[in-house]
Amino acid sequence: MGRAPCCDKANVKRGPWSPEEDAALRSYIHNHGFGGNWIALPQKAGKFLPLTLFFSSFFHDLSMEQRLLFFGTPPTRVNACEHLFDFVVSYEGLKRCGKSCRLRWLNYLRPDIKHGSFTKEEDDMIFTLYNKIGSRWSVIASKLPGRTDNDVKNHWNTKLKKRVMEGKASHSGSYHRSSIPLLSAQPLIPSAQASSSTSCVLTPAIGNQEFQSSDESLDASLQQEVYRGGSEYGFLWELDFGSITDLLSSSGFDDTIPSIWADDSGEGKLGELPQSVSYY
DNA sequence: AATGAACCCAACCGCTTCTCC
DNA sequence: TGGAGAAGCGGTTGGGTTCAT
Repeated sequence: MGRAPCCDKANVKRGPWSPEEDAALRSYIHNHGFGGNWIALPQKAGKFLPLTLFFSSFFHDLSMEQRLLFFGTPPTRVNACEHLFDFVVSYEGLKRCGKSCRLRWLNYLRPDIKHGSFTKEEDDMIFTLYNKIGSRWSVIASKLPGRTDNDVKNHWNTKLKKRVMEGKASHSGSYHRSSIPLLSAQPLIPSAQASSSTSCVLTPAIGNQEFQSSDESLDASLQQEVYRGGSEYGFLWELDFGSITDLLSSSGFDDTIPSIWADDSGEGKLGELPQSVSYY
């Protein structure tokens, strides 16, 4: 009997990662770390889709049929702000295998990754280490700050191996350094996001959606998402897990947050909420 | 400009190693 | 101590891009 697969292959997306998936993974790890368990991460690193804030009376007046039509899926409703407004959220996990998330983070999204051409010094180091220990890419990569084993392996297979074959590789300087300047390692996460919490105040207005942030740390991309959305009835936008967690925190929902993301049912449902919060 | 070949690299696969109970 | 599950690792592949004709 073979070993059990690490994930349900029929229900995970494969192939290149989209910017949205990258953002979801990056944001989750930035806010929570990977939690020591990559397998469980995709479910937690999803996003609330959509998040709508509108006047409670509007939702109240809709039939269930109209609600389904409006929201697409049976909505989870969280009443907030003295019953004046409602959040309607549905949670969707990241549809990726945990292993794939790990690889994407380690090989591409990690803020300390160095993107760009290899320097002559790095090439020399690879040659030297390869001669000593062979294709132990993770060991070689550990000696090259910002480089991953995959990077080193690809670089060897596509460039350096060829030089060896052609007899051009040496430590004597016969190799001409690329004219392309080495890109410096820039953090992928804006420094403004580095603050541990983000709070915001939402100011709804009929027919003229306004957004007001009480905290400058709300990053530009999030604000862009807010403005990109919008609906005739209120607000409609997408937030990643970290943002919605912060948003709910700022609205006095601290107690609800652990119940939201600690739900291990694997179905992306919200967990039990305290009695002070009404929901459907 | 079109097309096929070569190149590059992100992502996957599956085996090995590690960790925890 | 052994088994199960998760992480680590290296080999391989597939598809997009660049180059040569």
